[in-house]
Amino acid sequence: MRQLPRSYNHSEEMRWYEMWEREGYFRPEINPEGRPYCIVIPPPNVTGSLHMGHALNVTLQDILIRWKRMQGYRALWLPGTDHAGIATQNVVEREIAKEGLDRYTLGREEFIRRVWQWKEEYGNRIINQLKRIGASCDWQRQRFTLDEGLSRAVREVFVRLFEEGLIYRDLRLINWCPRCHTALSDLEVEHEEVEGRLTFIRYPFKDGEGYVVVATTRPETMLGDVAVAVHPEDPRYQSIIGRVLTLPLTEREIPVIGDEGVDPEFGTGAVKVTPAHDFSDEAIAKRQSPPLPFITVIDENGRMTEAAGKRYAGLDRYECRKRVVQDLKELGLIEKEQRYTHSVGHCYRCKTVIEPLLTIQWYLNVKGMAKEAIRAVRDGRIRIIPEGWANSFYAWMEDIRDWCISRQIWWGHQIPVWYCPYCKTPEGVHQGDLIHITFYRPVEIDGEKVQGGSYTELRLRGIPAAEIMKYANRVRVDPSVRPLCSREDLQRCPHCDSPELFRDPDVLDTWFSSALWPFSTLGWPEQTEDLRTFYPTDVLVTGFDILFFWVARMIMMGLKFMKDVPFRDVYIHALVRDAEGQKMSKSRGNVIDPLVMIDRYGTDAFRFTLTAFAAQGRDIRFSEERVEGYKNFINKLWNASKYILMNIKEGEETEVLNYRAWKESLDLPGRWILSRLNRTTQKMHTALTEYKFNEAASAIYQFIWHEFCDWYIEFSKPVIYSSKKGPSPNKRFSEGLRRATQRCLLHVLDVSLRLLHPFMPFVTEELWGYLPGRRESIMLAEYPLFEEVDHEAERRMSVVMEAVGGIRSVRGELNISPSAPLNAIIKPYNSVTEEVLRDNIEYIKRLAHVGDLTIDPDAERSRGMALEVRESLEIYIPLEGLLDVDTELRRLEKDLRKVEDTLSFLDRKLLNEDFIRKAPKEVVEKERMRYNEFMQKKQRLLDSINKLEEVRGGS
RNA sequence: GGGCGGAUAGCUCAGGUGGGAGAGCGCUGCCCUUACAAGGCAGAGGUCACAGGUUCGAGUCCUGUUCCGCCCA
Repeated sequence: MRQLPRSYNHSEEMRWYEMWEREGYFRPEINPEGRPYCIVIPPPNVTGSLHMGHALNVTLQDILIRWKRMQGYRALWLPGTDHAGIATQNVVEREIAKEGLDRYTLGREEFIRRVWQWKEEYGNRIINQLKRIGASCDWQRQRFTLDEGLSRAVREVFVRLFEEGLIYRDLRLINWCPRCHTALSDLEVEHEEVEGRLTFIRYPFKDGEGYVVVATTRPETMLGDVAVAVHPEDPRYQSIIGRVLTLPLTEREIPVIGDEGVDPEFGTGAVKVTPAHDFSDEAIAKRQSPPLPFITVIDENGRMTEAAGKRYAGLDRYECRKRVVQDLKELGLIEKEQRYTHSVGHCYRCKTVIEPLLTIQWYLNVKGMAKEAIRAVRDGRIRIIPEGWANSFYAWMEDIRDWCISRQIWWGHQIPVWYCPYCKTPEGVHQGDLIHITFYRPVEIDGEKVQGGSYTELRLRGIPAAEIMKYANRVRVDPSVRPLCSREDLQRCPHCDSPELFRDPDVLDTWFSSALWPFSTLGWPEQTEDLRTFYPTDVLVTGFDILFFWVARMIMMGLKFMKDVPFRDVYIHALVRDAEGQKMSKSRGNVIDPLVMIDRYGTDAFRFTLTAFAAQGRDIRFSEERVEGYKNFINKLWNASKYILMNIKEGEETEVLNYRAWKESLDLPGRWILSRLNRTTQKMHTALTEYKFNEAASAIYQFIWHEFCDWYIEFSKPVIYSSKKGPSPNKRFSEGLRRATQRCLLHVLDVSLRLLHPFMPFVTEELWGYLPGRRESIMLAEYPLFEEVDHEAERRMSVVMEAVGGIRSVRGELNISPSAPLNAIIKPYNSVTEEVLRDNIEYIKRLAHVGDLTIDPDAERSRGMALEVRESLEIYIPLEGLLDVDTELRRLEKDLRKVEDTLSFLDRKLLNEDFIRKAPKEVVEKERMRYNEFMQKKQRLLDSINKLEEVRGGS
């Protein structure tokens, strides 16, 4: 028979992976007749590298897909990456900065070429890392959010939404990242508690004495103040509404206004109003009639504008804050400053504090789609697991705001909208006059430096259209300019036939393309075979952090464009934290690299650890010790396999494994392990169906180690070795039983490996290859099915285990070495127990290391015997001079105390008339029986203790 | 401020629909018994955060409190 190497070598895992991929096992075509089952991967960021979150996410999906594939489904796990607009652009900009370049010097086209180049070179890193985890994705179907097909899908969706009027442009306050130079959606802003300062500033009245004190965390924005607002019912301030203040540091006169939105509790109850730099102030400004003006004092770089006044223009906003406070102090206008903790928005990519800015952006009206999405979840077409998350989903969807989809970067899907500078607006204005461009650096024309200007102006100065595009940094297209949206790139204006069009420079939010992922990756807008077969997909596995970013948007887009949900189930898994429960982050320095874990312990052990930790609704505290523990489990499995394989006799390995035939020849332990195996199969099935990954993992672990290895393999040894030459060959076991047992061992190993394969793909594949018979790959083997539980075998086996356990317990507690010879007498309490004991006497002797074993229902304990009382039997062990009376007494008294505790508990219960009257009959009956059993046990223990005490007293 | 989750053995965590609590690691003792010392056998260890309530009976259901974490504003 083939000999297994001494131990499992996990460094060869990838050999199996390459074989699987080469043979096409990851493709759904491997099961052409099966029902479709499909998962689309949450596309990792191309710039990304594998972290714990990916590792968990991918492991769970791989378990599901391998499980379904083994069940015969036409299983497709569709992989890919997303282009991560801002992140990728940042990476490449840093890259070219090393060459002293920036994107403007390269120009848009060249820059994008460089990003593609970067993507070709490094974009596969994360994909290769996914392979190390064992991810059985169909790599031939791999997609990228910016590939040709997905770009077509994005274009189609944009145009259709535009035509329906759901996509529009608007001038309003948005979240702006002064470092990434782009707008961000509400979701891309992370709010964080920050220790700041609340500054109280005096705003003097224009006429007469006195002032109003306002409190602010951002003193620099006062330069853009247009009013001070108070609550209209605030008795402190009612009388001053309508009066005029002189805004310090500027010459501006601003009114005191009343607004319901002001919180009288905050600060002094009077708040400064800066509509151009604060969202709630914007709301106040818009509520006034006429609306208050917007004065932008901070620009796209976070620097103060001309409107902030000469003294401050050009200063960074934080520099300006210091100077403003200093200046006010000198004027005696600072009342006080106090420490103040408040929530500040940060860019989720670069953590820069965001600046609310007044800009024109593209928005998607999502209200209608959100309603549909809510309905889909409410009526169960989509299940969110664990369901607790459904509430968050509803809450967010119910007051969803329109989605800002434009980004002022270059890497992404450029918005398919053109403007004609030569057409006129309905008011008769040349549109070219309404397109305003700022160059990234001055362009020299006839020795004159031009900073920018209107499109018309720039053209008239002789700058070619292509140059304008090339040097454009900021572009502001007035909302009155008519957008021309098209599926095909426009060459000419459809209205005036001008060949010179100006394309909107913005690109779409990356999540816009991710939202189409479940159908765009399957070929939409073409009606492909894959789309027909695999949409809707079956389950989406993801972390809760992108429930809104991504999941919600996929549901909206799926319902809108496919008229059906994108997936039936959403399984939301935990966040992986460090052992102290802290979120892993580079700045904390507590990041555990999955690849390091894999190198150290192997993929299987690592995957199993993540799975065992993945209880629903709970975060994972990762601990390396657990990985080590599961590595030991692999070793255990390996050695058990080694034992089983090395005992196959010459010629037996090719025999057909006819389950029915040998099953009939098995004795009790064999029937028992088959029953336990079936229970495990059933547990695994239930757990996986309910996405209870940790329960599945623990079921197979428990079975393999503590039932198969600890018990059955030990039971098999006397049988397997019975015909071998050895110290004490045991002739009581027949050759027929030996063969049946050997087959049973192989069968249980085979089934266990298959059950375990989705969790530990590599070691199971390797061991599977050693099993007799021709086998291609465990990946293609059938996932085990539940058959039946043998209750009788389980009942009888528990008697045998009681006998073995009882003897071992005496040995252990009296510290008798396992090698010391021992005899035992077992007294069964009834005839069935007696029969079972007699049938299995050889097993008991062997497993309990007993020489002579007597089964005698009339046995009585005599002097020098240790006693052990169990449920169905009691055990006497003659110890001759070995028995230390005091030790034995202590042992029995300990047991007695436990019995008495239980008895007093049961006694109280049974004396309670309410319990007898009201509790179900079965429960009362059960407790009565337990009471009687424990009373007997107590009596036996007492007898023994008394005898022992006599002995002690007499000696 | 609103919402969600957690508090169970020294540590990390399991515990459908109420009937005296389990695992892994760690700890203690005895063992290299021909698969495995990365192991075997036997043990010790818990007021189930706190206070009320419902119930014959609460880790489990209800109310409140404390502490911790997360999401949203």
